[in-house]
Amino acid sequence: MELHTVAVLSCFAAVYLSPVNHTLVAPDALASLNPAQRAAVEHGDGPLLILAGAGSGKTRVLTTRIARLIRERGVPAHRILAVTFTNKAAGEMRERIARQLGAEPAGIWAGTFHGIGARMLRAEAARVGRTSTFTIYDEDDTLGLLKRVMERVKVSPREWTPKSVLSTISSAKNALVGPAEFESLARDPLAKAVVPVYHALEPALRENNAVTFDDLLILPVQVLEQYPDRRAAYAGRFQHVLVDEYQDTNRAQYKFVTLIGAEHGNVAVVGDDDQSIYGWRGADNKNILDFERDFPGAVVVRLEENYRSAPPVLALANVVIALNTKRRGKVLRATRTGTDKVVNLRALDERDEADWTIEEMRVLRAGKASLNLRDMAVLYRTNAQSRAYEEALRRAGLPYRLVGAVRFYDRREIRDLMSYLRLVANAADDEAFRRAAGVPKRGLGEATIELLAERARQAGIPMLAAATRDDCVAGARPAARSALVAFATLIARLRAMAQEAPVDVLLRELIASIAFDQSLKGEPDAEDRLRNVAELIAGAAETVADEEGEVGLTPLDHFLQKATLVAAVDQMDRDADAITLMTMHNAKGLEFPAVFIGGLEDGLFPLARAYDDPAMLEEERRLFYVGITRAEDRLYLTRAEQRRRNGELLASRQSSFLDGIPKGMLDEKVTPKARSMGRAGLGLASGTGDDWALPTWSSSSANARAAARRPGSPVAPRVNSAAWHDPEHESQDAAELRIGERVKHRKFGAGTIAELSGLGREAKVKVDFDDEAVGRKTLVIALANLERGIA
DNA sequence: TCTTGGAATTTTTTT
DNA sequence: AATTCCAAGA
Repeated sequence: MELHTVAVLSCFAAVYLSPVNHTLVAPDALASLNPAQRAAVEHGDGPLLILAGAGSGKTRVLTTRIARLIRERGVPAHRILAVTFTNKAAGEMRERIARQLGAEPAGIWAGTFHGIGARMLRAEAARVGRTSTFTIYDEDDTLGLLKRVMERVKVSPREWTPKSVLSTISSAKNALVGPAEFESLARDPLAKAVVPVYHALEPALRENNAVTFDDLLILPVQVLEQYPDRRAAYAGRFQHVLVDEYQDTNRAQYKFVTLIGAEHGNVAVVGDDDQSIYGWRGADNKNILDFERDFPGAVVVRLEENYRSAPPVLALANVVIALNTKRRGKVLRATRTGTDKVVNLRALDERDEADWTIEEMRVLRAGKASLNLRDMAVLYRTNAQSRAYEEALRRAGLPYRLVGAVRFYDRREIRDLMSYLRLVANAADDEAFRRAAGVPKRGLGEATIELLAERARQAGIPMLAAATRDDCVAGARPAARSALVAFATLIARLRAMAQEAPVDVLLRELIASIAFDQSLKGEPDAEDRLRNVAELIAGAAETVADEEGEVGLTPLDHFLQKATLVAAVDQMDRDADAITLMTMHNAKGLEFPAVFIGGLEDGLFPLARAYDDPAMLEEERRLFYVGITRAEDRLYLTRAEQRRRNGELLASRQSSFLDGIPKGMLDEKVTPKARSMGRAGLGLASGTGDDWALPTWSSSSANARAAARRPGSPVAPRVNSAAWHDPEHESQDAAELRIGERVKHRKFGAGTIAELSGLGREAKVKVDFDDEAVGRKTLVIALANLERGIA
């Protein structure tokens, strides 16, 4: 190996002289790599595709490669762009590079697509009709603005839910389809209704000096496409582009990478098509499948040696993913030892499932495995599943950390304070104005706010500016007018302060000015909320102005832009000794010695709707694969025979994902409760043949009601879900029976149909039987053998 | 203007 | 079950 600089020499010297220290100072990074990894690290210029199986050491390859680019090949750190999937991953990457180099990689751009997009937009704001202090709207903010826009363009939020409208616009944006093009493509009723909303939403965002999450991806692309000089500047600057989790990039992200990377052609992407789990938000694993076509001459390196999981875990992972058809195909090879069989547990209900899980965790902790709590994680498909585990853990007195569910910044009291800060930083943010003006109650009600909003619109100014203009508040009650002036004065005072003051000082002043703790004290969870406020202040104190050369921004600007982009996993404290609870989506990239995957039930995992579309089912299976491969030594799959969901008790059978698994691969277990009171004990159908006495996953009454209300208006504009759109399908299955029709069942007698749901062999019906002892039952139509034409 | 209680609604995953 | 929405009353 060649050593070019003194700094490098001394770095190695430190290692060789003090081998004890090797966790602090990098060992000879290259020597400890396998041949494939080394090829990826040493690859010179030109496109590079690293197909990295789960646990194959891709993060190490990436960081070593970057460190080597800087050290061996003299690439200045500021000419490197590294895209990671979370902010936390970016931070860890920085640290690891620093460890290998012995110095911070100063000037490197490392972050998520959204973070990097935001950073670029701050510099290019004027080109997209914003200023550098623009606000990033999260989903709630965007939804608020969207509702108002819908009202203005007369698209009824009753006919089309704002959520479905927003998700349609979001999909369009992620596919880089603008309002005009969207209009020309709009076919179905939902899309047609969205057209005017999409057209009006864009100027509305501009007026608020705001962008959505999606805009953070598409506006930079717009800038790069429309301004050749800007494109030349960025493409020229970034000599090397590296992208992690490439299989989860969508159209906009793909375009971004291509625009910046094409100049030098030094694009290195890492990914695993088997771990593509974000198709629902526009990610296209074709990006990884087609990389060699997009970047001719690409070198492909495959990392198939797994350093993470024990053989039984890997064997299961390989068997599961082999059932997918749309894949490049690879088999992970185990390098570790270990013989603990994967456990498959049947529990009675979600509570039983959680109790058993926690009991097993205690054994792992106390027994010869002697695991720490931080070594164990519960993964699940839906956030709602966390509840049973939380309750069980609290009962057991074990500490846990819940990742996701309610983000810290989503808590009401935090959002209230943040709305003030946002308004201080960006006076045009009317959404922030509306929220802040109402907290605490200061005599500003809907009437005043709407009057002000209308006048502000006419005058073409933000609501905050209008609040102090006589012609804009004429007609409002005198009390309301003075409240508006007082409010505006407060914001002005805070703005002056924000130019210099640290954010925690600003926050304290704000809280004192509006007597925020006072107004919280009357509430039920006052203590929790006050603690959260204290935490917000502490967090603000820790946020130092961003390192590199971004001029003209106040500490507040930095704080706000960071806060909005904080992901759930970013907030997870890896050092705390606590059991981790999170979704499998959030678990991507993480690993634990012991992993429990809960809710392996048909309809829950995979979700019932995934059966509509083979592509969706394959994505669910990839998610299962991701979950399995998080485990190092021990893996548990658990399920419940009955589960409460939205207040309804639902019956379920084992996930179809377990169907194809060879006997003997799993260690089958049953909880005592499930054994004594399980399906047999309750006299319920055992899985085949008979109908279900309990409702099942795909037929909850909420689904049925929603479907009845908006027939033919599917919730999401899915291109591939033929079953939803195909009228033949519906007439075949659903039109047979009607609500209100009388039917007869051989066991339950006569009754009236109350609800219909599901399609095909999954179609179900709820019947109110005449016999009051029987009551309402949900039946699978295909199995229930109902007699029609009853009086 | 603000509170309150009943009704409606809940899409699964997230930056 | 839990949250959010909405209409009526204080």
